This record gives sequence, structure tokens and C-alpha cells, in this order.
Amino acid sequence: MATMNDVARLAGVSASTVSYALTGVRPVSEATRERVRVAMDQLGYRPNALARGLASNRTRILALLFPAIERGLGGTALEFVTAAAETAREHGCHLVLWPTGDDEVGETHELVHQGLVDGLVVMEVKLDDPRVDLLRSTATPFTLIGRTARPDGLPYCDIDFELTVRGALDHLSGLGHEHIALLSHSEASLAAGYGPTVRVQKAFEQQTSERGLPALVRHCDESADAGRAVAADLFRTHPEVTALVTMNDDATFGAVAEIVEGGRDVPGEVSVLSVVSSPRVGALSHPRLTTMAAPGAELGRLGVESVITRVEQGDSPVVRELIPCRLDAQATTGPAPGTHAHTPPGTP
Amino acid sequence: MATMNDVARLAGVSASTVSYALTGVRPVSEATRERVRVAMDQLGYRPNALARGLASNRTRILALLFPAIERGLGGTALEFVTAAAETAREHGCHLVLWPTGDDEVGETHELVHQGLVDGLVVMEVKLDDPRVDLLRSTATPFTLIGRTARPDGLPYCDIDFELTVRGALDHLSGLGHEHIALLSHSEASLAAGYGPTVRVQKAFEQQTSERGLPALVRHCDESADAGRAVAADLFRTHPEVTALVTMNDDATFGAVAEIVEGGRDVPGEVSVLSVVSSPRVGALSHPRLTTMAAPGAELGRLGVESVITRVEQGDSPVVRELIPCRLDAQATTGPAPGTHAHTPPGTP
DNA sequence: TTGTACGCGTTATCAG
DNA sequence: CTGATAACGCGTACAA
Repeated sequence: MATMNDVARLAGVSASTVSYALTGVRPVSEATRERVRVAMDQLGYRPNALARGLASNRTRILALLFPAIERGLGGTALEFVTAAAETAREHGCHLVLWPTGDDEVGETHELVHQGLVDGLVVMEVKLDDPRVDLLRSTATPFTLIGRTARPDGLPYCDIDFELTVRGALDHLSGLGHEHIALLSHSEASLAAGYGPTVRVQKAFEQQTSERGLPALVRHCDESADAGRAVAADLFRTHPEVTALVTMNDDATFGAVAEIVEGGRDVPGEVSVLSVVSSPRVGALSHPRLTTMAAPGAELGRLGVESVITRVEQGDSPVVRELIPCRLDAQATTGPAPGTHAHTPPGTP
Repeated sequence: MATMNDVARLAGVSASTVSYALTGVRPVSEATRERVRVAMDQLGYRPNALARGLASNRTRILALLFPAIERGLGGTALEFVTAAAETAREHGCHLVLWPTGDDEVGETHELVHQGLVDGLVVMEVKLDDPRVDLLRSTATPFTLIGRTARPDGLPYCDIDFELTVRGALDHLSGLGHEHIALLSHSEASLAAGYGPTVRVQKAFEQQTSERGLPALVRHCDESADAGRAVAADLFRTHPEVTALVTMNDDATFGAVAEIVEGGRDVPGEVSVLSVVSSPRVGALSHPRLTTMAAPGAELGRLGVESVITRVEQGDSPVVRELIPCRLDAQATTGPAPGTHAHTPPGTP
């Protein structure tokens, strides 16, 4: 691989001139710039990323931090990661994947102090996340995907769960539903302080209360079987329920199957709306699920752009972005039984 | 951040001794090793990855190359990427994601010549893949996930499609099926030389022929709707078909829905077996899909381990690994109509 | 507008 | 067993 010196020699200039011709940090005459350019692609020269990083103290490498344990977001996570990587590329940056095991804090610390990365995107942030405390104490810029319980001055990109729940309830209320239950993630995820679980439940309880509706919440493991079981129990104890808001893709499929087999028509007697999901997943269900799509790609893009901005100018304002899920009305939501729906359902 | 010189000074030794105490490349007395150790964690010293890479000409960074365009493997891809990243970590390596756009070759070339990575894992390899030609001409080790048409001396990890198809046909034949159709990916993917599409079709045609069965192949876009349409057409023109081997998750769901709505019982009248899929996806269907699970995690792990081996000892033998999909017999496959199944179905 | 010289934090070579 | 010293490839004051 050709080095800068090789280029300099061939072009008959000094190495620093090559450097300046490359970065444009100081003026270079058109003539020599051209000679350098010719020499460069004659040698197929590419600047060495390592040497550049060492000298400039800027690696243009970002890290994506995520706990490798759980099967969290599923399909959304892939979109997220892909979008993040693409965005990094567009900005001339690299993105390294950094899965953390049991010792989240230690492994994060290790990464930061290797001096390899300019900034971090932190996935799967919990309400009380020890990684955040660590990162605050370092100089490395970072952006959270998700939020801690009180994300004071922290930069984050997250789903707007309040607006998402509002959208879901608006849709169902508009269809005349008054007995709406929430099928959420597992108790364990709630106990672990998993943001989506906590925030959706809180928003659901608050907003149903505001609307004078009863708040029925069920937790459920992430599997179709668990979904079946919980749905069966739910409709046995609460036959008055006519609509289900779910946030648990696997369980949703089980729940729908159970409801239908239990002799209730979907959406004739029970409507199902799956939030923090995606139309693509919804299309796998029959009848096709009404979903609210998680903004995975948007979050990935925003998260990376936000750290890059902070890396390039450390005094830039902190990004705090909340994006709601997007409604995609399909076949599992319809008018409540015995209701003349007065609000046109569905997305434009 | 403390440097090696800081450590050396504090420990009262030379910088090179610190280096050797760290790497163990040359013997260091127990006494000084201990002094160095103390100095190190007194200063919280961590070796600088960049400087180390520059000096040693070994970055311990691997790249994962993938075309960002298509929504290829879906859930499997996430498993793959996660496993790859974890494996890299276990070996003290970093994994950077390198999504390529339109100019696959150019962007790959760029990456390789930045001197940032020690080796590459190349995803989504096509039968005739220009990236491979490029990589052969460089000194950077790489491993393909997938294979070219004639992967002569190339290192690769791929699904064993022949064994997978054999497993599928064995399962169905054992249930008495004699009219088996293949629901594959789109024509476009076939034309693009997408390995799984081409190889599964070839294996299917060959093996059905060997068994004296008719070979019925249908291509289908990656969507539930397309699956419906193709299934409808298939059973209209070929009502004798009693079993469907599918390799197209989204389409499979549509196909099952169409079959059931068309008045055919699954698996009573038609069996469906989805290959290169996963039990998790299968569980979303009702009745639960019999699947053959793509070995995503295994491939990710093997791919990374294989490049690392090549990086560490360039003369190591070329890895050529083929892994079949694993059968998970569930509710969508059963005895052919009018048959007394004589072979016990299901996985061991 | 250009060249020189030094530093970034390690590893590797060569003495001792 | 240990210490100097020279690379590694590039950025950047400083000087011209």
C-alpha cells in the first residue's frame, strides 16, 4: 500500500503538501494540487485510517453499544443497525458493533479507553442504566437510544410512547371501543426497567384514566404460547373487553389465534392493535394486523447523526428527539360491537 | 488517558519493558512484571488500539461487508450479525459494519485500502460476485458467507442447501407426499444469481427427479400478498399438490392463509414446510409452521473464526463449511391425504 | 505557496 | 532479562 511519502516523492513535493492537498486545511496552488492528485491515483493511494487517527486524535469510528443477551426488538433492531451503519458511512465514518455481556460497565469502559472510537450510540438504555453514569464521566460523546428515568441534560433519541399510546387510543376510541386492554412485555422486563414496557404502561394507564376508561394491563412473555395463555385468561375474566393494544410481536400472534379460536371474531368482536411493531410483521398475520410501526431506521439515523455532530463540535446543543410510532390501519381493528363508528378509521 | 510512557516512568522501567510485560513477547522478570502491573492499574492504563495497530500492522478489526439494499434474510440476519460481533469480541477483535451501496466493488476497495481492517466477512455473496475477484487480488484475508458458482480455493461458510432439501423431502416423503411444489424467492433474485434461490431450486429439481417425483417450482416476491397470489394460482393449476416446500418467509404466511381460505385443510390436505426460516417465525403462524431453521448464528460464528484464523496464520487451511438447516416439525406438515404414514414424522 | 521537524502511542530491532 | 532507538503513516506548528 502506497504511503503519503510515496505520493510526495512521485509528485515532487513534500509530504506535508500532500497532506494539505488532501485535507484542504491550508491553500495549495492549483498546479501542485493537480500533480498530487495525479500521483495519488497513479499509486492508488488511500490515506491510512490508523495513522490519521493517531496523529489527529480523531478516528472517525463510532461504536454501537448493545447488550447481546436478549432478543429485544427483533426485526426493528436490524433496520436500526442498518440505518445506523449507512448513516455513518455517509458521513465518512465507520461503525463498530460492540455487544456487551454480563459486565456492561466494564466492557463499555474498556471500549472507551482503547481510544478507538470518537463516540458511542447506546442501545437498549434502561431507566436506571449504569453505563450512562460511566459515560457521563468520560469525554467521549454519546447518544442514547432510549432514555433513563430522568434524562436531564443527556442526548437521546427514543420512541415517543405517549404519542404512540395516544394514537392507539384515538384510533380505537374513534371506533367506539370503551374496554381496552394492554398486552405488554413480560413482568421481568418491567422489573428490569425496560423503557418501552414502563413508559407504555404508564401512558396507557394515564390516558385511559383521562378518558374515563378502565385500565386493564397484562404482562406476557415473548412467545406465541404465552400470548395465547394470557389472552385466554384475559377474556375469561374480562369478557367485556373489545380491543387489545399489544406491544409484544410474538405474543400478539398467539393472542389473535386464541381469540379467534375462542369463537370471537377479529375485528368483529375484538380489535387488535400492535404497537412498536411494523407493517411487515403485521402482514404475516391473517387477518392482517393493524400496527403502529416502530421508527427503527429513523432512530438509527438520528442517533448516529447526533453523535457525529457532537464529535465535530462539542458545544453543539444536546439532541433530544422523540418519534412516535406510525399507524398502519389494517384488518384487525374495526368498530366496537354494537357501535356505529362515527370517526373514519385508518390512516390517510 | 495514561500512555505507556507514563506507566514506564511510574514503574521505573523503560517503555519497551512495559510493552513486553503486556504482550509477553519476551520474558520479563516476575518482579518488574508486578511493578508494571501495579503502575498500570494505578493509572488506569489501557493500550491505545490505534497506536498498537500502526506499529504492529495488525488492527484486530474485522469488517462485515453487506449490501444495504435488499431486505434479505430478515430475522436470520440479525442473529448472524450478533453472533459475528460476539465472536469477534471473544477473540479480542472489533467488528465494523460496512454496508455497500451501488458501487460494491469501489466501496469494498476503499475499505480494504484504508488499512483499517485485518480481514473481511463477506455477506450476501452472489454466484458471480465482483467483490470476490477484487478480494482475491488483495492480501487481506476474507471469508464468504455463501459461495460463488465455483468457489475453488475460496474460504466460505454457507448453508448446505442439498442436505436441507433432502431433509425437507425426506420429511414429506415419509409422510407419503408425492406431489410436492417449491415456493421460492422472486424471479429477480434468481436472475441476480442469489445463491440460496439458485441452489435450492437446483437441489429440489434434482432430488425430486431422483425420487421419481414431478418437480413443480414457483417463484414469488417477498410479500404475503405475492404468496397468496402464487398459492392461488398453483392450486388452481395443480390441484394434485399435497405439499409445499417454501423458502420465503413473508410469502409463506400468505400462502398458508390462501390455502386455508381456499377450503383446503392444513395439514390435512396440504402440508407446508418452510426452509431457511426459523422456529421463532414459524411460531407466529397458526397452525404453527414446520420449519427448517437457517443456521444464522453458526454461520456468523464460523465466518468470523475463519477469518481470524487466517489473519493469525496465513498458511492455515481454507475453511469450507456447509451447514444444513435444522428441521423443527410442527403443525403444518402431516400425512398425505389417503395415506397411512409409515415413517414417524418429526425431529428426534 | 511550500518545506522542515516533531509528535501521536506502540511495537520491533539491536545492543548490552 | 532490560534499555535505547528507530520505525509505523500522518497532521500540524513553525519557518521560509
